[in-house]
Amino acid sequence: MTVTVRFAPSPTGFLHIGGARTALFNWLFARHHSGVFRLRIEDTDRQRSTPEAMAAIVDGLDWLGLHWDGEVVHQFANAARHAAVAHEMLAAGRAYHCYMSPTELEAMREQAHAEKRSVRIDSPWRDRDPADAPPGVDPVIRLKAPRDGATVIRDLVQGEVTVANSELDDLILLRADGTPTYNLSVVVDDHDMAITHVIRGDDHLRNAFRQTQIYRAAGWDVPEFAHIPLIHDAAGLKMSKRRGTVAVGAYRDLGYLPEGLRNYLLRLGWSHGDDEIIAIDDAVKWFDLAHVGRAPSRFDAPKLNSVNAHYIREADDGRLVGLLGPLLGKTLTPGDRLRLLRAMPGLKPRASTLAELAEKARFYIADRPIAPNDDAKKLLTPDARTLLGELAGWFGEAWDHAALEAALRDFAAAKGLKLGAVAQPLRAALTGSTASPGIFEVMEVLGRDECLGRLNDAARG
RNA sequence: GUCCCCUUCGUCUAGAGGCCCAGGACACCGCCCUCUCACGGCGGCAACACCGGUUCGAAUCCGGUAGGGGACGCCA
Repeated sequence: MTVTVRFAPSPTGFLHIGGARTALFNWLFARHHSGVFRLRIEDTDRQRSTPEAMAAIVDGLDWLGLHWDGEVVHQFANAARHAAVAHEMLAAGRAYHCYMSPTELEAMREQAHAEKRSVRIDSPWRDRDPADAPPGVDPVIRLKAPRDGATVIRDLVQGEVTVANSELDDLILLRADGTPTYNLSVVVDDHDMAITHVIRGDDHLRNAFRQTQIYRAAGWDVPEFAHIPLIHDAAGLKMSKRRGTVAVGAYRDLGYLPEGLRNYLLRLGWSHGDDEIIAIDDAVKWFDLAHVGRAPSRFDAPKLNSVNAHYIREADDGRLVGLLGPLLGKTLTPGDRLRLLRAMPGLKPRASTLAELAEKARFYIADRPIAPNDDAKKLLTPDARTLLGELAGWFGEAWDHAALEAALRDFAAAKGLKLGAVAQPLRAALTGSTASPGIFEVMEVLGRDECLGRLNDAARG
């Protein structure tokens, strides 16, 4: 049987970082087994589902390079089919109409709480004659779940998990308005889509038990389950948009590379020995559920930065320049692009995000006179400015690294100064900062005219 | 509260009874390289939650305790 998995987000927000990892694991699992990875949008909540959220999910997956197979399934479109399954169960005596009122339900929940038991709805309609039905009440359809024994799940990540059936109540399959509930829809769609492995966050573990009961009532095979632990935030709680950044789109905007985020997410909860930097092809080759940990892991921004920094260093210079455009807030001229391209090898190892890369690149394409930062201003003392004025006249026509270094060393020697004592003011004048790529490289990229111009600007103060 | 799950350096993790007085990565701290800042190299700090048991031998198996998390909707 072809391994078939799915990613099934509800389009009620943006693509969540946890959802992205779930999608990644599903995608890797499918690719590893030469299987099928499908996307299903769980849009049965008509109130909360929005086209914007739907687009954000598609964009996020696309950006991460997690492409799905076949058409996107919109769950709501299958509502009639879901309802039909519920009615079949009703006809087969595996489900029943329940006429309980909201007040009755509330009372039952409160009672359970007061008796310190888990909340379990015991509907009197399970075995009652439907002829007793109160007039004018639209009933829901409940599953006639087993009362005795236990339901066992052999989870590919969590191991064997058992829950007593007395803890599981008769869940609602069809609402009073005739629409299917989540658990029913998921089971029917997973069955119809021939899903073989359900890989999802372990906040769904409990649903797996209820879904297992639905599968059995429908007479269908139960797929394999793999519940992966959630990603926690710095506070040790399930990541939420109330605390911290969770939208994948936000990480893109912050300047993370898709391969950086992907690699980081992969290592969060899964491992392959001591490997840290894992190319996507190797990830596909190596991925397995056996090495997914069972404990939740904490999202650590510094580590993400470090992984991302690695991928920035590896990235193609031209691609990086293209990515920088929007972050620089300036329309790049062909000259700007060329300069940035030449500067990129020296810039790359100094940034862990594209935003940082843009900050460090800015001086290269700044218009004269450039604005020095506070530290640079401190270096540009009257003495230093005089020195820089002299230096401007010292350089010859040759403008390559070797010639520039020779000239500067000669100049320093002539002045009885150490190289650093000249290089730092020079750096301040040329870059407006006290930290930059190597000064000769900066000069080469900037070119003779621009350098001399900036030097004279600084000399004048 | 009830049910379920989890517990190795600050964080991510390796580890499937002897290879582990526990290895790697990030972060942090030194040193080297050096025109600054990075990159890189070298070194350092730092963990098997606790208590019992099984075993010749336990981070690895079992039990308990403590702590943490998740789920408890006619939401998904």
